[in-house]
Amino acid sequence: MVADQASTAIERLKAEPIDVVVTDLRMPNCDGIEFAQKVRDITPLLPIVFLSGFATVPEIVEAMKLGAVDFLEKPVEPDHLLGKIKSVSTSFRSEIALQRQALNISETTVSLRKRVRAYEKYVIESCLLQHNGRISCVLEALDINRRTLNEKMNRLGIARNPNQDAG
Amino acid sequence: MVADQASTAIERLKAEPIDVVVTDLRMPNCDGIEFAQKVRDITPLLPIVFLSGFATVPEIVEAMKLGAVDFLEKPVEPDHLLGKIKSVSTSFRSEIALQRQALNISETTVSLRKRVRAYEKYVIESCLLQHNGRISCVLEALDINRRTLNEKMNRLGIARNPNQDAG
DNA sequence: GATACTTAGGCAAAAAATTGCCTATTTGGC
DNA sequence: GCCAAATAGGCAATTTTTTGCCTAAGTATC
Repeated sequence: MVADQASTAIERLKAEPIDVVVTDLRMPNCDGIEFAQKVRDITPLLPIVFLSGFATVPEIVEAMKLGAVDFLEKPVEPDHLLGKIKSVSTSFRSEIALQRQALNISETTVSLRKRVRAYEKYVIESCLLQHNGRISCVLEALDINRRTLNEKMNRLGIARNPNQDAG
Repeated sequence: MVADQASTAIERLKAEPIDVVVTDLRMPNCDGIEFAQKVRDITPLLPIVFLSGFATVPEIVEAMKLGAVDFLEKPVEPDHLLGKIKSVSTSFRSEIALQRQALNISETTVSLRKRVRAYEKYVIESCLLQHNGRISCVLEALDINRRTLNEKMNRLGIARNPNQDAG
C-alpha cells in the first residue's frame, strides 16, 4: 500500500492490518517524526523504517526512540529496501502473534510459566511452518535434541502437520 | 566514577552498581559500539549515553539499537550533560527497545534454549521495570514462587535495581 | 533499640526436563 | 518384498529446575 499523504496513511493504518511503515524523514506536508508518533499512537509495535538523505543526529535519535527498526540513507537501492521490508515484516508477524498470545491470556494474571510456554510453542510452530513440517530442519534450526523436541511437542500440544506443500 | 579505559570500565561495571554509562563513540583503544555491546552483556538495561562529534548514520542507528538512551553531539555543555545524566538515571527506559531486544533474536538462527531464556529474561525485566523493582509485585504479577524467581534472576543474570524512583 | 516488612540464599527433597539407547512405524524407491 | 530415511516413543540415567524450610541482612517505623 502506498499513501502519498501522511493523513491518508494514518487513516488506512486504522482500517487495515499493515506489516511495516516506510517513511521519509522529511516530507512536504508533514514531519516524518510527527508522522511516526501518530503511527505509534495507533500501533505501538509496528515497525517503521525511515529513509533520509539529510538527517541530523537528533532526528535520528528521536526516530530510533520512537522504535524505528532501521534508518536507511538515501539513495536506497530498491533491492536493499525490499529485503529490509521483507525481513522486518516477517519478524513483526512474530511479534504480533506473540502479542496476541499475550493478550489472550492477559485477562487474568499471566503467569511467567504460561507466557514462556506460549512463546516456546510459538517458536516451534513457526519454525515448523517455515520448514514445511520437516522435523529434521527444525531440529537443526533450533539446535535441539530430537527427543527433546518430541517431548516438547507432546507437552505443548503441537500438532504434526504431515506436510504442507512443496512450494 | 570515571574510567579512562574501556576494560577498566567493564571491570568496574561488574564490581559496582552503576546508574548510567556515558561513552564516546570513538575512543583511542576501543570502538564505542563494541564497548556498549560489552556493557549490554553485563547489564541489559543500563542506560548508555553516547557522545560524538562525527557519527555516521549507521553508527547512530547501531548505538540506538543497543539501547542507547541518547546521543549527544560534541561539543557538549557540561550542564546539559549533567542534566541528561540526571534525567536518564532516574527515568526513561524505552519499553519498545526492550521488547525489540528480546524479540530481535528471531532474525538469525538461535537455539530454542537461548530464545526462551531471552524471552524469560525480558518478561521478568520488564515486569520488574513496570513495578519499580518491587520484587513482591513481580511475584504476584507473574504468579511465581519467590525462590523460583530468585533462582531465575541469578541464572539469567538479572540485576536487582534497588529502586528507580518514587515517581 | 525493638519490631515489622522485604528480600536473599543455603540446603535438600521433589518434580520436571533432557537425552542416549533401542525399537517400531511409515513412506518411498528398487 | 527389502532397504533406507524419517519420525515416534518406551525406558532409564542424568541434569536442571522448582520449592519448602530455615536463617540472615537491610530498611523503615515506632
